Amino acid sequence: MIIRSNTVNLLKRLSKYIKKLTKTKKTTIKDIANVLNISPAAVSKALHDDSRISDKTKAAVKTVAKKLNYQPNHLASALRRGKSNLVGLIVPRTNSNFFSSVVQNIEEVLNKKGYNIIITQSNESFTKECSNIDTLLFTQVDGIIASMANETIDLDYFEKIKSKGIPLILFDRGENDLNVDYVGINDYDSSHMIIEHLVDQGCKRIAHIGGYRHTRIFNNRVKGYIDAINKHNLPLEDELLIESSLTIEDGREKMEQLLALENRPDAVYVAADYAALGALQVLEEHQIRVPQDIALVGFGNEPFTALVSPSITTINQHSAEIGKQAALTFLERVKTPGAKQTLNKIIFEAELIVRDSSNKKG
Amino acid sequence: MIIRSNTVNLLKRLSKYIKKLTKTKKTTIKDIANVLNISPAAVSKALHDDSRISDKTKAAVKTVAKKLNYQPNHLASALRRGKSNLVGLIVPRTNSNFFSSVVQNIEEVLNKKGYNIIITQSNESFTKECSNIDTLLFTQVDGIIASMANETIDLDYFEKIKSKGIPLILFDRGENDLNVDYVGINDYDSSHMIIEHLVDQGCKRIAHIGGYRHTRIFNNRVKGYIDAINKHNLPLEDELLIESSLTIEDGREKMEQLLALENRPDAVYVAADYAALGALQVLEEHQIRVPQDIALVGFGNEPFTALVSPSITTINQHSAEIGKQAALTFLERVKTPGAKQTLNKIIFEAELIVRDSSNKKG
DNA sequence: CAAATCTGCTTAAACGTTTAACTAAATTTA
DNA sequence: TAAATTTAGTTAAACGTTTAAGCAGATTTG
Repeated sequence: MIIRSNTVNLLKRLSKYIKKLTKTKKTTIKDIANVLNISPAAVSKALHDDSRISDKTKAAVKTVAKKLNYQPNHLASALRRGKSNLVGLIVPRTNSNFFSSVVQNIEEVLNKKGYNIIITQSNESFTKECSNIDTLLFTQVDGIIASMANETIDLDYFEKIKSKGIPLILFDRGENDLNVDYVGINDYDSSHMIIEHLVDQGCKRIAHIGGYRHTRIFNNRVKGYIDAINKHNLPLEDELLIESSLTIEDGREKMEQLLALENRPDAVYVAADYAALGALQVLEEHQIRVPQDIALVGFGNEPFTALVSPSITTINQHSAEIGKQAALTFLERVKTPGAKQTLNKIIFEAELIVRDSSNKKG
Repeated sequence: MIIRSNTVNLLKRLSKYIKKLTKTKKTTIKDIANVLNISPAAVSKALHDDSRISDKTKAAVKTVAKKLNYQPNHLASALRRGKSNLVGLIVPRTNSNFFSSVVQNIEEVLNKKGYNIIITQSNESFTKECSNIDTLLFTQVDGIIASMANETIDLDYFEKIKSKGIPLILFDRGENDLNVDYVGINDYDSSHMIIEHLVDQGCKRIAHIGGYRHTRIFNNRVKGYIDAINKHNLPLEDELLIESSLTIEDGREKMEQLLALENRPDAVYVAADYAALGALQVLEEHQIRVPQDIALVGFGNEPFTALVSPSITTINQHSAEIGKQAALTFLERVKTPGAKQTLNKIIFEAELIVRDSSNKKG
């Protein structure tokens, strides 16, 4: 009968509390403690499956927690433990397939480990990037995973992250100078693969519309282009190597520039798909056959590259793997909080996807 | 000389603290208070420009704060004030131009008011959407702005947000049944505009590849289609009205289906741009002239619609305005926390962008 | 069978801010 | 010039958790 009367008592206390709670706000650990006549500390431990709490108490705590619709206060726990379980993300933009896929995979991996992510966009602007960093630090994130804006040259703001002692992981657009983890693809080799392929298709005069060389990945693509051109004893001329911002409009403009040359190229390798699309439009407008007259290769495997006609040959950047690896690298870093960050590169080999825009052999 | 010696003292205390801080972690309000020999409360008030703190003290606090590189602990302040200054976003995906633009504009408006946003993606999955809601509630967001997944029919999880008493604002994909704020465009009218335009181009047999009708916006587009067709005394036939998931593949499939008809349509209105692109591919493959043989209209004004050839006529959804308005609506709601949420629709008129795929008059 | 160990809790402090309530001194008002 | 008000702070509690330290009582060990 003792058990029976205990149960009755519990029910009474419970209903009393439920009434009270409808008037007030949220259930806290204290409420559960009061219902069960134990200390809040015991409740906290029970909820975390601490070994020093009996199974009976654990079970009781959990059922009461459910009954009272208890939701842990994330802020309080984060404050006490000194970590927020939030990871900040900074990407140039989210409406590119590459970045959104990276983000999705980072999210997937981190969610499983109890982390949530805050996504911010820099829109390729240095100023916005800086304010994003401030925002994330202010929000007490446990780490930051970032891909730099095109504009970014000054790295003081990223140093700020490092100096706070929270992990910083860079992907795609990164800087060795920062001495932090980096995840990306081999841009240098990718250029080689592209040139190799174009040579294989019989192209003899290959132009490159590249990105700004102060951004390492674009510089690496340019270096790969130069070395591969030299390797094959093809003409390496200033007029064939163009630096640009790689927007669609820029792709159009630079393509017009190439078409205006006395000695036109028979292939153009554009360092980003959107710019390649702009270039393709211009080629069509000039009724130049692609790939017969001029072959075209892009970079990034944006979905539309498979959809336009002719479909565009491009490089698959393994966004999913990059995202996963960036997340895993972060998880590795938070394991040993005090540790000094060191340069640690993880490089995936890219994959060339040959499509109609460069496939002369059909 | 008193001032002089005070300054000297301050400097001493400051340097002492700076030394200490290099060893320990972050500057807190207490550190600043110690340096200046005032109470932490005074520091807090000074930093918030409380009128009961002298200008002199305010200035002193602010300079010391800067010197010590003070960053307010967002968690502590959020815990104390009972709000996190975080707003949760749930979108089906971020790699569509519409959603990323909405997100960007929400961010812009809210950042100015001191809010940060947490973006989550549902990937059109109901399960993921539910877990996103849990995540956001767990993170103690001050409000949620969401666009529903295609799959979502059961609204219990959204009711959960409401029952927590935090503002919920829906945009684009919403449900009247929830009785919350909604921001979107007039889908019904948009269909009318499209049919009007096609009729104007001389089309007489217009098909519609629509979305799932349980999603209100797609249902509204279908209803608009039906009413407009009737209004113009055009044939309204089952075989011309197709329900689909509106992916590219689905667009291809349904277009094939339409082409297999004995009595083919002379125009197709597809309720999403990606599906319209799939349809366009199929038309090209069948060497059907667009718009001469069959005119095509999409929905959403994705960037590629202007870039493919023929460029695709589509509907501009005013993503920027929708984002801004959603954010402003949230800000309005948090002003009066206890207030019951009510149905409050803000509807923008959409804009038809006529391009080559439907322009027979050239 | 006394000492050591284990079990299952409790106590109390801490995380860094904010804020209601108080106070002492300075200033204004009647 | 005494009373009232203003100024510029201080004090202490609170937000909801977590956790180190402590402590009875039960069990094991030598």
